[in-house]
Amino acid sequence: MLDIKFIRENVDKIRGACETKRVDCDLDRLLTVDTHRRAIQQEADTLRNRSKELSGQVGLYKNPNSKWYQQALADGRTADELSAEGDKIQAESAQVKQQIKDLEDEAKTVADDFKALMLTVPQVPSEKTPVGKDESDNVEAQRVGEPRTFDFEPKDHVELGNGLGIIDIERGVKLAGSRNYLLRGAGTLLHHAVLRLAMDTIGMRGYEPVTVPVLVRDEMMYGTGYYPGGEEQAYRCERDEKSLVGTAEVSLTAMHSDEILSESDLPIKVAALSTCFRREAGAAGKDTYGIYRIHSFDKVEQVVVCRADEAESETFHHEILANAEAVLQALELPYRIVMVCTGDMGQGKVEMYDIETWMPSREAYCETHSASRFGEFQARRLNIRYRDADKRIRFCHTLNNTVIASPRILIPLLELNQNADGSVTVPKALRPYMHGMERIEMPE
RNA sequence: GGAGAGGUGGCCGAGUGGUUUAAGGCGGCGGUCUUGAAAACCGCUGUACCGAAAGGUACCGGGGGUUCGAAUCCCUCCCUCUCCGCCA
Repeated sequence: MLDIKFIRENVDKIRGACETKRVDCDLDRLLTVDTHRRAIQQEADTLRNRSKELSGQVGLYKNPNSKWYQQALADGRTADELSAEGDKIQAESAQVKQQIKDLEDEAKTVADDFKALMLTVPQVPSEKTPVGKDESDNVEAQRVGEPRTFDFEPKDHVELGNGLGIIDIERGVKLAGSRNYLLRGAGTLLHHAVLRLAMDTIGMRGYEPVTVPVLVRDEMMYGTGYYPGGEEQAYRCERDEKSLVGTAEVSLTAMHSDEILSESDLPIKVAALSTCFRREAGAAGKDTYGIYRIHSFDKVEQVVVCRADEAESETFHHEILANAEAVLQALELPYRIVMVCTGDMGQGKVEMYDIETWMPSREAYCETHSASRFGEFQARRLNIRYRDADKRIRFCHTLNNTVIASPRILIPLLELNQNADGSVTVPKALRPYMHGMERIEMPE
């Protein structure tokens, strides 16, 4: 959500953002509704003011205990007179009350309209962000490491996982339907090893480890920007009006909603390991092979809440990107960083980098991480504020990035470290988390 | 899941329908006094929206209702606590 004042004063910028982000937002209607909304408020405020005056007067005439009433009696007025005058004022007040009621009904409709429209206004992308229509217009910024070339016919992660008895998709599907899987034995060890390495790395870099709820109130989904629009992508518990999060970003960012932080609390740096749930509606037929796109997975996510300072949040954007890179480098995986273009970045984001890791079976760099900065967009929706040095209350800036998501990351990990005999060498950084295991071998 | 008690400003806490302003305390800020500090005393001290401003309006957990008038009465939801039941 943006500041309505900012929207009023920067209509062209917002219009541009709607266009380049390909966001459907009826800006003209919003501005009309806004004008109407303010006019109604002024009128209603005036009427309420009048109503307060009148009912206060009634109070004088109708309350025998008031000093004013006693004085009136002492001045020679009778109780009947006072009562009659009170009735007259009361009648006028009742009229005003009806006017207020009518106006309030209208105000409510207009306010609902206004809110719904406000939720659709996109954040303005940074100047650096490439303009483009979709993924294909993202711009590569950097490459690290070399994709491996094989001197034998390499297997993909499904063949490897089956052969080693560590990935069992068939039984996963039996249990839970398509896009589900089991990890077994060394597969589970590897999965946990990667997540623990990520938690340890982010913890050593000054991020507080947090354990969060994964089933949250719908308002947190609205607050982080997943709703409205993303309802189809989430599992929702109708009865409880709660949703399963698709990422711990939701809980980590919303944990400070409705708070006024002091500037000395900032920046807040947190990280959580959580299961993530995604319906993947509309992705039918896409990435159906293997464990690339699945309904639930585990992810370590990092979130920063900082002061409302563009330069500061840019600095943290680079920091959270570097944190993720440190993990990939420890895992010795080749990756590249792409700057996500306007059409692919999402409504709320100012700037977004994806990290794509090389996956031999897909013969491509594929998304494994996503680092976004939102400016005030999420903080406004969630009402996360702080008091600055001048004691002014301001909205914070928020950012987030993946640290590691598994089992997706197991795809490059298994495929790049495979040997001709179908075994997989465990990267050195993971061995301490796997009882020192150096290789995952074929079962006897 | 059942029964009961609650939710008031940054914190504590009074307030069961009306002299139109949520008492009082703590904390915080400013001042007087002081070489400085403490104490004492005085003043200020919530958020949001509308407005050029003056000013106005809303908010006592959320939403709805009764009334000329609601922190106060009614309905409903959320949350906290106590007891019981169930339980990893």
